[in-house]
Amino acid sequence: MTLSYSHAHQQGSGTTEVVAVLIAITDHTARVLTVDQGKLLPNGPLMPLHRSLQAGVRQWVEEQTQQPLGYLEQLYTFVDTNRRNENGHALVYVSYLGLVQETQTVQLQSQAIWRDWYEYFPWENHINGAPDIITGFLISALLTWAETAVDSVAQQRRRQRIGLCWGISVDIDDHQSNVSNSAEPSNVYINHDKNEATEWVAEHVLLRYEMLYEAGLIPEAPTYPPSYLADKLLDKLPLDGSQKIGIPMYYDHRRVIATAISRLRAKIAYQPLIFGLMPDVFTLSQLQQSVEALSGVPLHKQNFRRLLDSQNLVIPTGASSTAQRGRPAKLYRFQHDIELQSLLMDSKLPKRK
Amino acid sequence: MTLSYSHAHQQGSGTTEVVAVLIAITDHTARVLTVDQGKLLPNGPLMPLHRSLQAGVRQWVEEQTQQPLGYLEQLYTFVDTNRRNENGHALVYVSYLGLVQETQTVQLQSQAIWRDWYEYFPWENHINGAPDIITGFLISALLTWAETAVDSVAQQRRRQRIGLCWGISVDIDDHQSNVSNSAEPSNVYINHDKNEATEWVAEHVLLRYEMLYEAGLIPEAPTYPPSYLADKLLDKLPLDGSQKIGIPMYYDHRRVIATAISRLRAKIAYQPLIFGLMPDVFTLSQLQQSVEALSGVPLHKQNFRRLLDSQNLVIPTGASSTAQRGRPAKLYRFQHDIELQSLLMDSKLPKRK
DNA sequence: TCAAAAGTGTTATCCTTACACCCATGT
DNA sequence: ACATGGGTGTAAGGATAACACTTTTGA
Repeated sequence: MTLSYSHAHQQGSGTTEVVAVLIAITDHTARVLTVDQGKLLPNGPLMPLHRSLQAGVRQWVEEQTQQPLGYLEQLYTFVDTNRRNENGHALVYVSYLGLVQETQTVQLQSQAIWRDWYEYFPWENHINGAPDIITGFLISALLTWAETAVDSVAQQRRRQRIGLCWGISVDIDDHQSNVSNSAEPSNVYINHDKNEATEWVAEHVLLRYEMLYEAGLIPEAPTYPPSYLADKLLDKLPLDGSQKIGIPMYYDHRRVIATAISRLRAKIAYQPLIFGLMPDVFTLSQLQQSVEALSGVPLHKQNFRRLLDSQNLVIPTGASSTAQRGRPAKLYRFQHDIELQSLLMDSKLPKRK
Repeated sequence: MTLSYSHAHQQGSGTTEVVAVLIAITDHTARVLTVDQGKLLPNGPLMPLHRSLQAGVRQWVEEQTQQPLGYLEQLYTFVDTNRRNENGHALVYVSYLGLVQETQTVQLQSQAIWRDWYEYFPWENHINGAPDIITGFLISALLTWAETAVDSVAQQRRRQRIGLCWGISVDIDDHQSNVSNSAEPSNVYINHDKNEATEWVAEHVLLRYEMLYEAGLIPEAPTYPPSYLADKLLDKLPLDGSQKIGIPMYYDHRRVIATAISRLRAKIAYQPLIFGLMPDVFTLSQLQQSVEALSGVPLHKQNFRRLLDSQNLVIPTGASSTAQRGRPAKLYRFQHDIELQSLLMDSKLPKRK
């Protein structure tokens, strides 16, 4: 079913496809909607009946997943020279970011499932501090890659890039020509302190992904089955996120998700997009947990609240939540009049718990 | 020549086109490269030989304008349902923003010319204060448009949007049901003070353009000649910027420029893109004038300089410029090592002269 | 000598960050 | 009573905006 939709365009006709990254937050976890066992994003060809790209995305998502969707924003357009039509034209695919309200996630058909996005990017989850994957594996692998550059200048550049992308304060200058102990983690640590020169920047998801790709650490499957090689690549890897480098996907769909996360993390800092993911009423803690799920870093409770009410983003409903443990929290609703002001919004994210 | 390139794709083959917005600053003026008398942007079909979208842009720009170009960044992808191939597929066009160094602008062939971008958007130039076009014409026209909304709630929403988009502090609440004197400018004034709730935000170029379009104030030509209507629309308007609503273009190319200016104005505030437009050596005043040419607002000299050297963006060459009038200025060069750091750059723009 | 443009130093103000503390409910 | 999570006030630090002022050249 899903597959026949996804690839109908390859038998002739157009060369343009739309791909959707749908995001929802359930159980305090950011999730992305996938089809085909989590190996593909919902997608489909742009057809003559579609009056716009948005219309195309909405139609295919509805058809493949039955999921109603609200906010939709264009991300980026890619070409895939490995997929061409009968005239030799490479496939162009336009990616979209879509937000789904928690209460509107529905029972999905067939192979469509919501997956924790950190299963694809385990190194991006810093909610409980920097994950071991980074200091224990990725950084040393990347430093080894840096050594393979043509000359010492290029090597030093790569080390700088690593430091900036991953917010690490390792004495990378000391590595300069110690080719011997390159795999040694030495004293690597991720820096979450805003005052330091190199700090972990949550929205650099795409930069980090592309560096891993460039370093050959992402074994992506370039073609879709039937392709013996692609199957072999994907099937030998467990699809449960236990893999260090995360779950692989067909084509460049994982890069598309990285693009979406980057955009989303960058935007929530100054636009109230978060409310597109929340239920109608919520507590301030729920709101904070949702923002944390997206940004991947813990936020400062008091400052988070101050920033909220200094901007009239939410209004109290008067009701309170029934407490599971501890004091019941007041319930709030998004101030929809503000939607116009999505312009000058400035819901800056405070730092560190 | 140019025309045959631009529209070769309409006689069959692909349905994807690339469009370039090339920017350069000459004579302290931001300019955009156009073809066909300023009525089109350089463009061309994506072809099987192109290995990427970027490659396609570079090839067509070189072919149509002979202009070498440096920095190139994808902007947005549009569909034009008015232009379809023989299979009925709508044309998809991917737009790119390109930056050209002042010293690298070359003699252009045939119909390619560099045009002051404010000829297309006269309301965006606030270097010498808010232009009369806005207070004298646009705002009253927009307020009249607001009156045409279906109910009073929708009318009020439109007035709010106008206020936010254009940074005006008019007593728009007072207009509530005074349909009689809607064309009266009353006490409209543009707010450039950062402390006020509604202020002129330079990077909202696209929002303002789309509002004018929605209000029917942009008489765009949807089709390319041979089309009697399109010719009539464009030819009766002078192409010298004396027109209140600026120079019109074929298709949606003016919207593409608006997208480019929005992106550029937003980015120079925190990324050192400006150096992609400067000659190799320059004075700090030249640099400031260039940033002002892009952002369209005057900047505070002292703070501009402090922000620069607090960030090691430029290094003095030791030489000085030969003064035309007044004291000679020191010459600087861009610190290229920083290019890596385009990540965490924070070359914030200070305000008002 | 004056105008014009370059360049410097210092202060007031706001915003962010961080710390310390109190409140309400279930067990 | 106490653990748990909800909620508030206030002080320290840093960055921005604004002001006043000095320097160097050409006419």
